[in-house]
Amino acid sequence: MLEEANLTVGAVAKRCGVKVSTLHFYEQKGLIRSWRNAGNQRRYKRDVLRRISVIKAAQRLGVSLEEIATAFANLPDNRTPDKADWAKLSQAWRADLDARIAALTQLRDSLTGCIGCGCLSLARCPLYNPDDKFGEIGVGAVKLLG
Amino acid sequence: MLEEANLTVGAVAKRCGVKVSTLHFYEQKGLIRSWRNAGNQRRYKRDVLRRISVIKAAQRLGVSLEEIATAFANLPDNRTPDKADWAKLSQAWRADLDARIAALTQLRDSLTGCIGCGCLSLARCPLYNPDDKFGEIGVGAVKLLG
DNA sequence: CTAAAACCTCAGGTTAAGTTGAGGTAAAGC
DNA sequence: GCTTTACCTCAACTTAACCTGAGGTTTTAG
Repeated sequence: MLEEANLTVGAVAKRCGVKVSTLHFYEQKGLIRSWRNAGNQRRYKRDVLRRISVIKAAQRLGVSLEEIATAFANLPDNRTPDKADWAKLSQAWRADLDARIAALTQLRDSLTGCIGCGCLSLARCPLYNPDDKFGEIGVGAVKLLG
Repeated sequence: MLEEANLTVGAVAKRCGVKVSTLHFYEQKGLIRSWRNAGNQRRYKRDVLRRISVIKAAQRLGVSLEEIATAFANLPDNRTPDKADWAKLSQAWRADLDARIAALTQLRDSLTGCIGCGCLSLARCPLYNPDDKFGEIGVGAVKLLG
């Protein structure tokens, strides 16, 4: 607990497989935190590693950094987050992830049918859908933890 | 067939629910084509509507415009694409879409377990995974149509 | 025939999520 | 003690997928 209780940017970057500039960037966005040593260099608590892995996992789920920041805002400020804290976070994402998978599946199921068959007609086709009710549940547009 | 055989940008934009600037942009990217009337204004064949709806559908699947352009390159140049042409296209996307859904599902299934339980340890956890073999099948990074 | 609506081009702006580089300081290895 | 890494800040650049506005022309409606 003594020897690696605080990490340098370089160490964190290496262990997480991200660039130092990414850590600067995340810090600027309020996603991670650090303190400075005597020479003004960043030092991190080990729990930054978990934060970063959660960020990366969430990004793979299609969650934006802004939404991640919002979710992180519910983590305790004064103590290191524990299992229950993280569990709450992942449960919130899981629900929306379920919705996203459902939407993608539905889209997949109409894909070959609609594009392939020629049904893309103005009113009926779920893919064509010019008024774009579908757009709201699109892959890129999904709001998580909204 | 005479009265609406060629459409103006405004008409296409309205019918597809996109802005005129988007059509300019798509044309510039080679995704759609037009010819000009005497006064240098764009005119479109009706099959542009299908192209645009396919673009929008593909985008909802997470396909980038560049990949869509690549796929469109296989459409016939001299004639209006028919059902078989579109079917080929949608089949290619469907396969990758299946893969994407599978990846998302797998991620979902480890989400609550991994983030919540505290297992995010350096080597074992599929979410943590610092060397990021997972990254290659991530939501944003998925390569479609090779 | 005229005025409004629609179109044209081209340059520059926007957002997300970072990356790159310049110019300078701190820490570590030998 | 010196030299090589590692770090610092800040500004500017990058990519994707558009959007906005300026300045000017064409079409259309009355």
